[in-house]
Amino acid sequence: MSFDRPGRVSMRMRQLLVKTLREAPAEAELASHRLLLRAGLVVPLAAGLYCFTPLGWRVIRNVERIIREEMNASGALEVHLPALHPIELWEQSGRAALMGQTLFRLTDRKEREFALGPTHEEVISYLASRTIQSYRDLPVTLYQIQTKFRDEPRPRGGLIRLREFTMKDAYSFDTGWETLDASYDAAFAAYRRIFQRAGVPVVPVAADSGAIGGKDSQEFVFLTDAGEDTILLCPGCSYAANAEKAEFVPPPPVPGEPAPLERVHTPGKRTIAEVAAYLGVEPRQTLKAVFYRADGNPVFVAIRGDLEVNEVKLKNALGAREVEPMDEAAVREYGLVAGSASPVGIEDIPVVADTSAVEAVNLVGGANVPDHHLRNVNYGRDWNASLVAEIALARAGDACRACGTALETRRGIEMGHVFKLGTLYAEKMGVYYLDESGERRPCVMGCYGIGVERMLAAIIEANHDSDGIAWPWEVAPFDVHVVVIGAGEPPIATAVAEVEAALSAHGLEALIDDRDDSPGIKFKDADLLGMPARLTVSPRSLERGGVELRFRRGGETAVLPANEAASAIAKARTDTLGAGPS
RNA sequence: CGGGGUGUAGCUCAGCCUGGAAGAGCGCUGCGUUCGGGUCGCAGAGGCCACAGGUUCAAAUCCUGUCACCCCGACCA
Repeated sequence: MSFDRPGRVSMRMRQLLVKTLREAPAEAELASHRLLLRAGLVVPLAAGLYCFTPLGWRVIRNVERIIREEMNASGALEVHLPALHPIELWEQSGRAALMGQTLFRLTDRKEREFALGPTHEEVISYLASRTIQSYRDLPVTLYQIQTKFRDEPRPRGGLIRLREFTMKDAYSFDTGWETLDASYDAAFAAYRRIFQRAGVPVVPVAADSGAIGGKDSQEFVFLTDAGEDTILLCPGCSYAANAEKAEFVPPPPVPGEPAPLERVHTPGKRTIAEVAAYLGVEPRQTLKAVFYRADGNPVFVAIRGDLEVNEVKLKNALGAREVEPMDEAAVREYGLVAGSASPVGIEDIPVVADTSAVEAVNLVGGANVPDHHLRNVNYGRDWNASLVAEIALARAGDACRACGTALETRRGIEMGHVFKLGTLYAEKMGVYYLDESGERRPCVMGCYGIGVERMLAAIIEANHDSDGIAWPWEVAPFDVHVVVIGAGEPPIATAVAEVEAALSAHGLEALIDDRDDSPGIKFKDADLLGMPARLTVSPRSLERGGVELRFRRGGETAVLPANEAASAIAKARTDTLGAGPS
């Protein structure tokens, strides 16, 4: 029936080093992490490093196959770049310092410095600069599936955050922003198909474009409580953004006419909640002071008391590379009165104000004197800021900027990222082309990434039950799990050979459990390992005229002749896949 | 980097408080048994009790330090 999958064969379980565990190691908490270990797909080596077993690697290869097919279908060209990078490339782009300790560094025998690539914008730019010369070469999208190295401060969640991992990274090169939109849209569409085929439900969300600059940036997020990112979703207009990027309207201020400034004694009251309660006002009627360092320089941030600072928005507003909370020693050094600080009278340190603090009237703020606060603090009259910007963190219940509906928050895992880079890298790394008029111009770039191992984790998170994994067809290590009961008896051996031939003829691959174990163990392992279809060959099934067919996701069991069973599996597979690869 | 937790057999864990011969279940090997949802029996193999130092006649156990791993946070192109 389906002969489009050449070279597919069955494998014997006892030769495949499939070692399932009845219990998962105690440290594994996520369902995907536990099942990866229990099913024997991976073996941990060190924090953020995993070995893949033959079974686990087959899934990885399937995910990569889907990615290749869809990237190729979108017109992208596969390349391969070194993982070992001369450090000069990273200094040229300025990211050697930006990446900080995340960058793995090493030195060769001649004392030349290298980095293990955490990503490949620099190297792809190098390749592009040597190959792209004319507008006639554009547009072009290059991609690779390659190992990345990142010295993460905290690897976590099994395959969710690794220190060495595989990424499909793609980079588009265009003559201008208009055609970049087309390249970006093509990558976006390919990503949708990839995640759909792999069985990972994702939502595209607006993301921060970070210090690199650039324009649009979207993440494909798999919504799950196991996620490490916070996503804001609008039930009204389907606006979706991650917490760093999310735009919103904070609760309105309490209206009023400016009243005279008044100093009050607030003994021992330091937090917003304490001060507000003591003075009988709402938190949104207070002014909160937070101290940061931006690229080493002190920054005084003023924001309404009921809101929190979004450090990414603050960083972007300042145009800073790095923003971090000021440590206590520095707070003392600058003479700031933690607990009673306010921008009133602050002169030595630049003040950044959130719009919320500027628009509200008669706020309660610190007096910059211990145990004292000020009533009726008003912007413009009592204090000023060197920069006013929206730097507040969106929270559940805040109003959607677009439609006013209350936003909801969910946790999610970033599965992929598409990003309009612009000309920044092209200029720094020298990726230029000659346009029709012979003028030298920088390429407009986009970049697009998917984490392969993370896909495996997400596939399991999204496709499992209490018995184990339930692989989607396209990524399953095998199509069929053949449970052999009573192996060793000649009629059974004959039947198994018949089943193998029938499956092979239908282009199906099978994992044949030929182990000398009890039926109970085999059925439990079949559920745990999660192949989409299961065939049982036993004396009982032969008596009933064939082999027993059952699908992992439930449904009725049926006893059929081997050939009909194989045919039914092939049909189920095709029906589920629909039109198949695009 | 801050907070919390855990390191004893391949896995899950007991033993530590109160120092005195290293244990159980699962898994693994062999023999037998059983054969449709983690059979049963017998016999085995397997441990530098994370590492280092200290206290003690004696340390898995008490003390100090280090390392590793996990969780929360910070961080995360």
